[in-house]
Amino acid sequence: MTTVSIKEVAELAGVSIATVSRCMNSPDKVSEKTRIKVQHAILETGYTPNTLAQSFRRGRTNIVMVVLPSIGDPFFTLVMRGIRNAADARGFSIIINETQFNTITADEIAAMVVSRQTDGIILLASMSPFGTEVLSEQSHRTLPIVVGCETVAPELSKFPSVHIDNVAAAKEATGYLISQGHERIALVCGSATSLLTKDREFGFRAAMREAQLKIELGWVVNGDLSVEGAIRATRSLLNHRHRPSAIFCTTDEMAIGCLHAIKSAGLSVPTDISVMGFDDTRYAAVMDPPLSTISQPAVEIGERVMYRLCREIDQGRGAGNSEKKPELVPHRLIIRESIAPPADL
Amino acid sequence: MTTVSIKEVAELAGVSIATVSRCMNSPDKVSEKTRIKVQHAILETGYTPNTLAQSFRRGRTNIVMVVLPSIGDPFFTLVMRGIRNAADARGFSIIINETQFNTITADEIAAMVVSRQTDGIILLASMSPFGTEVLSEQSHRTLPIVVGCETVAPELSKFPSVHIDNVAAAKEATGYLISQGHERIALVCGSATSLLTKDREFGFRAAMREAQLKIELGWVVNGDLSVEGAIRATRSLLNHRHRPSAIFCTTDEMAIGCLHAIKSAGLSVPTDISVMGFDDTRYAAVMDPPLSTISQPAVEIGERVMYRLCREIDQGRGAGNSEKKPELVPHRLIIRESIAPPADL
DNA sequence: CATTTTGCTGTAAACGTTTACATCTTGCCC
DNA sequence: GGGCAAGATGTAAACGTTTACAGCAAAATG
Repeated sequence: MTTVSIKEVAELAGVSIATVSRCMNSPDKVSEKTRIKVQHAILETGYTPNTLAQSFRRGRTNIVMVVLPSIGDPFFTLVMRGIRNAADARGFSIIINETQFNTITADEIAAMVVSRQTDGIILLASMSPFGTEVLSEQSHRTLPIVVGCETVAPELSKFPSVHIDNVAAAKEATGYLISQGHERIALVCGSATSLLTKDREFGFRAAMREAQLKIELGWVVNGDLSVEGAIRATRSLLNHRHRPSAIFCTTDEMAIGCLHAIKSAGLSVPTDISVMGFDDTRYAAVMDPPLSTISQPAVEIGERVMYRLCREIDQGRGAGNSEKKPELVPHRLIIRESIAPPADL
Repeated sequence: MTTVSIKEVAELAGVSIATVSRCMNSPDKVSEKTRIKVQHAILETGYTPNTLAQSFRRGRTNIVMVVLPSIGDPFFTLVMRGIRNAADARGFSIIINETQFNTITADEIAAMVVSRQTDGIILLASMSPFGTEVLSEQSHRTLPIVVGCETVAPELSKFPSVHIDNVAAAKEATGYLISQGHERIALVCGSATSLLTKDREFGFRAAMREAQLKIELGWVVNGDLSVEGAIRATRSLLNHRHRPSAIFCTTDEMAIGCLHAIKSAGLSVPTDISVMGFDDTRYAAVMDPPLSTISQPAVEIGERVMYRLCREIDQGRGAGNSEKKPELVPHRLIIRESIAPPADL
């Protein structure tokens, strides 16, 4: 049963292949009569257009690539859900490219751009700023790119982006800890090269500075975004000669590791140490104790990023005239039981 | 800067396009001299082959589709990692299709098959047996399909598969609970239409039967595979007039919800109720208490499934002569602190 | 040296679409 | 009825590769 092409439909219907093609793509350009004739022929032959040929001819694959650190992180899972929602609605498929916490290089992106397998790229992972620079020159002319979750310095980047105000959110989270009476607050965050990490760290430091609280050396621990990394980071904090009374983890995933490390050291949360997370993933509320955190509209971010990318794609590759201002979405502080005033108060 | 095609390379190198093509695909068929000439021309022009045209011409996209219930489940994340490892090694990209816990229909698969965007399909999600039947006739002739994680009745299915012995594993897990003295054991499992769920339920029932233990009505709770579903299921068990002394959850994801529901009802694990998980995801060990579970070689399953699919693809679409016997991989019972002898012992 | 073999290269067809352009039909207007 | 517009359809080129086949030169063989 060899695959049936447009030609056979044309023959059966007694028309030219052009007419068949028109029936599918612009039915208004073909007469009622022949249209139903062709319709029947299509049904009879069981014809379906060869997507490969279409992609080739149209120069469009209807595939977009999403680059992210880890699909395992429940937060990104949610963003992906949003992306997928929007993609489905627009008939796009998605290829996922996991960086496994490495910052992605311009070369790697360029390689994706060059292999024309995709119509556009969504960047949820950090690129080195240098990378961004190079890319914006080379590639954005040829392939639409939209950044999500990450803050991108607007003057640096020529890419549209969708994200929360990470600096403000981190400041708010830290501020809440301070408002509960904490003065010795540590930060467990991701790789120092990540812009997202930098922003949240910046917000943390700003809040501490404004409250005139000191950040001891070793209280800011850069790890990766994994549970295990957070366990190691927390252990080092517990052994610190100035043990913090609260730990702010810049992702819930890390907060899970943090909780575990504290509890398995025989301490209790929040009695001995308070823990703040970030992202409000589906595990946050079922942790023991339930995790205070910053909620991001993850699904919405995904949807908006994808729709934004669709706009870029539709208006022609790298038209460059689109609005590059970041789309900001709101975050929300969620108070649960993982935070209490410090014991020494 | 319009994209450069093979033609321009040919002109610059002073050869025909056929020669350029041969340089890239079968360099041994072209003389040393012209090869370096062409190499230079390629570098100079910055030529990269148009993947779309290649796919079209070769009838090969080097894309495979993975169908799974949920990328959010940490177990599938691991399987995906394995799949991706193997795919990267073989130059394949991956399109993910999430079913959101619904069983997938034959029609949906057929649609994927028909749109020739992919070279093959990996099924990690349950299909209705009927679907499998239909598919094997229609589609497997045209597009390679490999099943992972799921047990497939070998006489029913014409697809190769890679998975653990789910019946034996569930039996073993239940057996361990029994060996600890438990006699009132409940099961929290996924949708009743899922083969995987059925197998594990079957193993559970077999172990109970062999130990001559009674399964009260309402002790087997079918939900979805989500945390929330497990919370609801567990609550119903806690309110059961014969409250079980142990709960076996057929995935860790559900065990997380189960733990939460028990603890937030004011009971303690394992003192009041023991909990057994399944999958040994990265959260299992950091739960409170750490979760006893069945470990599957998830990454390996992914890799083997993908390699299997590569074999199918390479030997020509649906050659049909390939070995269809399921590849069994070993599982392992992991004992942690979530299980203790029942209080009434 | 004639013949065959070998190795390399070019020619051109093919893959299945889409689409600009040409052609043809029909009906309409003056 | 001649001319023309509008609408429907067909013709053929184009997209960028791969590859069967032909051709040709050089090397090997007798």
